Amino acid sequence: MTASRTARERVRAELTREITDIARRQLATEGAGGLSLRAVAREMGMVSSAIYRYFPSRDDLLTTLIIDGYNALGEAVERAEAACPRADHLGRWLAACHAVRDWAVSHPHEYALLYGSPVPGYQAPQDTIAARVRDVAVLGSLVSDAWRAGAVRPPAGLPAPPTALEGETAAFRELMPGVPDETVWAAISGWTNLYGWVSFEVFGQFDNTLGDRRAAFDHAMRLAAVPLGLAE
Amino acid sequence: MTASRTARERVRAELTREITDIARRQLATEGAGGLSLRAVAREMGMVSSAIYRYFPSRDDLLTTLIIDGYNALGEAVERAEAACPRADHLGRWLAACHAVRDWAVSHPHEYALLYGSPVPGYQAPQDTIAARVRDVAVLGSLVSDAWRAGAVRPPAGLPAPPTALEGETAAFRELMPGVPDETVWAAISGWTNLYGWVSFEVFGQFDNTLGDRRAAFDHAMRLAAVPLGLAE
DNA sequence: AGCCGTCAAGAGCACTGCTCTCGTTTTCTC
DNA sequence: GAGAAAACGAGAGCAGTGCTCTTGACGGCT
Repeated sequence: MTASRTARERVRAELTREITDIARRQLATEGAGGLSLRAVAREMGMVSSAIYRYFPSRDDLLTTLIIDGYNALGEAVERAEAACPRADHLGRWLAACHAVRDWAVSHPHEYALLYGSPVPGYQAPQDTIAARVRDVAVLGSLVSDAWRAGAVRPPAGLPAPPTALEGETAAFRELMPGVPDETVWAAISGWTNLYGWVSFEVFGQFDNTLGDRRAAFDHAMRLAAVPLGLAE
Repeated sequence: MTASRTARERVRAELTREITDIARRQLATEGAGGLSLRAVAREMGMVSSAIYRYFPSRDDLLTTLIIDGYNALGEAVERAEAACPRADHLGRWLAACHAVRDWAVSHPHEYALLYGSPVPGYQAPQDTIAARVRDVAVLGSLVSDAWRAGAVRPPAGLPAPPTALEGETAAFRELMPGVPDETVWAAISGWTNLYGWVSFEVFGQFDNTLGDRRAAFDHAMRLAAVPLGLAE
């Protein structure tokens, strides 16, 4: 029964996939703003209006590219972190960090779509939020594991979170259950440090100033793990 | 002599300024990609081609907006930091951080222009690099002062920079002369942490997760000062 | 066999950055 | 002060964009 019906759906799914593939390639060469439906259609030998049978608007195409990007990044981070010994929490942290950086460096425009300035006029729909937490969820679980294993030993003299921040960690603690506030804040700080570094590198802030970025990043992420107290 | 010659130049300077003002306002409402020369011309009661007498291309207009942005941000940071007692290095660090954040939050689109994903097809000319270091120069001099005052006391157990990074700090040390490598790296880490946090907040990564962002930011920047060893 | 939904095609709208030309006005030079 | 030169605003026009609407053909269903 579905054989005949699938005939149509199969070619539709195939064309949809071809559109996103071409769009992703176009994204890689032209950047987010240079993504043109007409150019995609031209490359497919279609007329531009036909694209709208598959994606009702340019923003919808962008949305699926964004979701795909979050999933690709999240998967890369998950895989890299999963390959580490469970007890080596610092190693897991570094592996996750390097996975983020490696993916971002090799997919700069897609990374810009996820973590750069929001595309003007584009509002990310709710569909994206499920995929967007995959990478940070990895970080959260590794911190949570480290805490449970007693491997979180922050240095002395670390400032304590002020009382004004009481209860502010609720949204983040879901990703690292059982972890006390000061460690949650340290994890957030490490998180922003990681993406701040990667964004600087991808967006060209280190041009002409840093040579061996990989080594510098590695050291920076080891420093970022210090307030977190991730001893090896 | 210049009275007559200035007649034209004065109206030219005035119109140029009016164009950038309108463009900046348009930037604030529409975002970088929505900046339209025709819309600016329309708002000025000019015909679109007349704008090209003042800015040879859209990118040139963007460039002056970027330079103005760097200068505005740099000035805000300079002023905030200069208002602190010279010996209070942690206070100077926090003041500079808050100045960056305050400016970014109140000028989100301009901040996106400076520290977000690069505008597709736009290549920042050399003119911008002079203005772009003003903010980070403040951070550098503050760290340099702290070092000279003996106020840099990093916690024990801080990882030392690997030998692979020997000499990589040259470009940064110009901003903080006399500072040893490990402190330079800690400063870079604080720098990326600062802008990572601000970018996350401005670009909406904290939406629905953080309430009191100012307090959270303050605590994050205190944490970021720990590997740097900025005791008060 | 007939029907209805899906599809590609094409024309068209409003918009963009940018170029070129054409008079006009202002400035500089002799 | 008269004439040359430069600067200027207006307008038309080109190529491109996202998106809408209509038209006609094809395929799967009852």
